[in-house]
Amino acid sequence: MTAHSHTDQPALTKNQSLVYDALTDAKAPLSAYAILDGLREHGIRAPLQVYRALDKLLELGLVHRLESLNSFVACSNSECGARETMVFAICVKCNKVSELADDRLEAHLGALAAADHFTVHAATVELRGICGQCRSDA
Amino acid sequence: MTAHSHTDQPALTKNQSLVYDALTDAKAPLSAYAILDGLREHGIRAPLQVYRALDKLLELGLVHRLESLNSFVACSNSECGARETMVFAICVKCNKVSELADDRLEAHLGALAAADHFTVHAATVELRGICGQCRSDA
DNA sequence: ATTGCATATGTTATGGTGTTACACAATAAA
DNA sequence: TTTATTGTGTAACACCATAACATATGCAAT
Repeated sequence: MTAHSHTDQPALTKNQSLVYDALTDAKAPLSAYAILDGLREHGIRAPLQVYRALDKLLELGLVHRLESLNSFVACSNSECGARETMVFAICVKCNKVSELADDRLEAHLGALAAADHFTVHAATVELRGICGQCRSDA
Repeated sequence: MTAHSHTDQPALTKNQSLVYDALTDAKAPLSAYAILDGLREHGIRAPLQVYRALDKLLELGLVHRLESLNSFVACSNSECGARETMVFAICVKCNKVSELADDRLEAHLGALAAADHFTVHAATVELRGICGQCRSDA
């Protein structure tokens, strides 16, 4: 496993910037097609333009994919670059996502897997529940 | 959160049994459409027949969905019914999946979320890596 | 400057995943 | 036996993602 870092980024291309800005402006995860719809007036016309930009942004660690939603979020945790495994807490009420870091979780998962003779390369950890704000409102 | 139990099951209907048997016979996760293709000669003709059976089997806890693969597996861990959070270790080489249980993981994730004032209802934990058998073979 | 290469872009078409809407059948309960 | 619930069948559709091919752009190394 190799921790990436998104310090010292290469400049983003036009399409990459459009997609990245769409995600950073959004208050919740966006699907590729939602991004597409939001960028039509900026000249983005086809899914592939979005998916290619997303591929690059994922590779740079600027964006994460939420498997359980088939959607994408801009990275919001400065510690992300230093860790392998991030946890995404997805509020089922307001759809906001918190990106949580924990030093021990990766070790915990690694040990659990090792007991089954399994070597972990990557982990997907997505929590569904209620965020603090929505709990207060209720 | 409510732990389910799949002891004392209601009898499965024909379509539910067909889908469940397809998954228990498979050595790796199957997509809904792969199940569909495998059951055409048994009279299953449309995606919805598969998805409806899967919905019921998921509700009964007999089957799990792997979000990162858009696929489904038969439950293979007897402790599953007693726990909220299972871990799926997916071998990228042979595609086999181990379903792992760990008492402390749920608490660990709950505490991590609670520090962010988030209340967990459900968790998706999927590991990608190499299983013991494939590691030995290499 | 020109060649060569890697990367990014644009477009069309296609394939994989999942649901909506509607009609009908089987089962179980009152 | 009426009613309610659950399961089934079919068609059409919507959403997610990639393949194939052509073109363009940036950046070396000569």
